[in-house]
Amino acid sequence: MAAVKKSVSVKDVARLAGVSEQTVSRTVHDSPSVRPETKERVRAAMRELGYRPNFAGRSLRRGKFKTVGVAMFNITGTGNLDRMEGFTAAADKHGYAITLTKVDGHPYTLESASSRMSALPVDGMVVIMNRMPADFGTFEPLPGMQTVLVTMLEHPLCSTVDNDQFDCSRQVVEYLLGRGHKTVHFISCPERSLSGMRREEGWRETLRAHGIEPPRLIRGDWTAQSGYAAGQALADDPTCTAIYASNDAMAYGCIRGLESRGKRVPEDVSVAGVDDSLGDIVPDRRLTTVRFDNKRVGMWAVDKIAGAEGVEPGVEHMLFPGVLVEGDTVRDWR
Amino acid sequence: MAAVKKSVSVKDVARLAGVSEQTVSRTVHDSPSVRPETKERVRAAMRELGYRPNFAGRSLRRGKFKTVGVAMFNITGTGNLDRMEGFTAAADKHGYAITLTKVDGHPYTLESASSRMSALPVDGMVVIMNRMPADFGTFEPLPGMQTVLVTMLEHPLCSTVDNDQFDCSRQVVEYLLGRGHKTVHFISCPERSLSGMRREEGWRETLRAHGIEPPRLIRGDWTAQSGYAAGQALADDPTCTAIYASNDAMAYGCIRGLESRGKRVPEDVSVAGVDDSLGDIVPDRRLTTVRFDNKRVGMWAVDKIAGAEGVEPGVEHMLFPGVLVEGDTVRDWR
DNA sequence: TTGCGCAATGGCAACGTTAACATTTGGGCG
DNA sequence: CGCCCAAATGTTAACGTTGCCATTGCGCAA
Repeated sequence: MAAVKKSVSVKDVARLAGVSEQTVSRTVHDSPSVRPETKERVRAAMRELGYRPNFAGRSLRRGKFKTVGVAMFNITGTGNLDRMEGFTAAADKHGYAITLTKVDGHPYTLESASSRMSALPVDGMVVIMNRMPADFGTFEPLPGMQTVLVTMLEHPLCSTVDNDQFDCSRQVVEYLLGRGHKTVHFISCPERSLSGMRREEGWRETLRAHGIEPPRLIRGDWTAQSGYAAGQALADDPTCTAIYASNDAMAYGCIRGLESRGKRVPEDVSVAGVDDSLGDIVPDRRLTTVRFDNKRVGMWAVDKIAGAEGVEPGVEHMLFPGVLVEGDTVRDWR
Repeated sequence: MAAVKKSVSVKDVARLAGVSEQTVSRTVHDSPSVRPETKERVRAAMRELGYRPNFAGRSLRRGKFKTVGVAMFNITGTGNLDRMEGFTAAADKHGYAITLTKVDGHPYTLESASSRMSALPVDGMVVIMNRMPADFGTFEPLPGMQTVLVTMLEHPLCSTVDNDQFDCSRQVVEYLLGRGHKTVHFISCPERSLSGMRREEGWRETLRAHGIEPPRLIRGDWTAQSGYAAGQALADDPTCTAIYASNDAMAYGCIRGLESRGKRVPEDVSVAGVDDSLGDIVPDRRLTTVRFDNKRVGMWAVDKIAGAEGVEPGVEHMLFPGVLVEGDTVRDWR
């Protein structure tokens, strides 16, 4: 084993190649004003010494990091993997890297995410919001640090992007009404979930828009067990022919709950969920659900930052609609 | 809007506070050799100017980034969220950040992950391996860049860490044999999956260790549908009283497949899976499965790098055993 | 022959931070 | 009253890179 070498700098390469540091730098950036043979000599020296450009020196000089920070309050949230896929895809496209940080949610504020990021080598940041931060109204992004929030709430100073949960409910409810149902029952979620609450609004308002007074909802907790209980409860309600659950796990649980009480799906009751999360996990016939493109959401967020390269940013709000996936759990009642 | 300010440096703070740059630096690091009242004055200046220490300058000076890079060939893989939770948790503990990169899997080599990372501001790197890289045997980590592989294969030059998939199978098979079964059938997975193949070995060798010749396995593809088909096929085999599937989705599908052929679980056949991934998704009685602590795996990997702080690293290999979770899908046959 | 222009390369400075060393100040003690 | 020591603060230089400008060498036109 050789002793641990100090890191190799342009200076070392320059010395070995017998050129100036500047020529090494130009070679690294493949400048046309270096003679091909000189370039080759420099490259040989780089190979021999194992030269790797130093990120810190470069960033210091350039004043840019080519990196986007991602702050999450909760790493293991639904859709985070797909969003992450989107973050990295967009970052790659622009030659950026992604720096990931978990933010302690006590208190649950944008300020804590922001100050966490401020010490890191990032040019901009993305915050994934699941709940309502205490300082949402008053938060100001750090000067010079473009900030994108992944949320449906519009912020006056930060761009935002998310799936359109309101429209998701509209699609599902109108689809079910279109199939001949007189009303749609709803299995909700814990009240602190922003997206869940927005789905709830969408369900309620779409029904009203069709002149239907929304029936009493059943509050679930995202788990199949709570869906199962809801299904059992709704099985005894003769007015209930269509059920919309705020996620697929509850929808699936609901189906099994209905079946446990002798109801058949979709013959007696139609059931729809949201997320398209059960794809390969459940062997049953395909659930009617809404598919979101979280990867696209992630890409949009990072594009907004990495694609701006010095352009005056400008606040923008983007909602991507989901796609309704017809499954075998809804039949035609007309 | 004010014009975009140039970033604020220690120099600006020093001028405003009427002290030297060094005193500002010392204040930032809360050195005891600065008078409290001076500190307060400096801090006031920092607040007024909105000073944030510059990461590049700091790293350049220190020669360290306090950052660990994570390279993934496939972001949306099972367990990645939990691993990521572990990465960030360990990084936090040491005051490190995580930089995430997707590596193109063509070709699928450690070299491509390594060279991707070499240009980023990281002190060490973690590679998540799902398949066998073409250059596994010949790969050498970059000098000065400690590299940890998340895999069960031991590497001569890199530390490795993963769940113990062999032991996982041992636990399941011995549990089932202990419940009185004469043999255990196995639903496998695609052959390129390293962890899946190791589970297969574990199943086979554990049976042999008990003097049992392993029955013919059924190759699945991770999906519940393939498990369903396997269940149907095995339903007609009278010797089959215990089935071990290489993941929970296939196990669940298998149960439904058996049921579709009139077999009852666990009365007629016992079924076990791996992953503990169906927790809240399926309302049925609890599947017998093995739970892995991917967060711990992630923490170990980052600890190995961030916890070493200049210590001569040393190659180490770590396997964490899973925990068998008894469910209602196995009955006692004794 | 001289001068001009272009291609190729070199020298210098600065980005922001902090380790190492230097200096000043004030207090205690002989 | 002078000396010494410790606490508090200041000065300098260097980390690696690259933009800007200067310099060199060469071919070609006047």
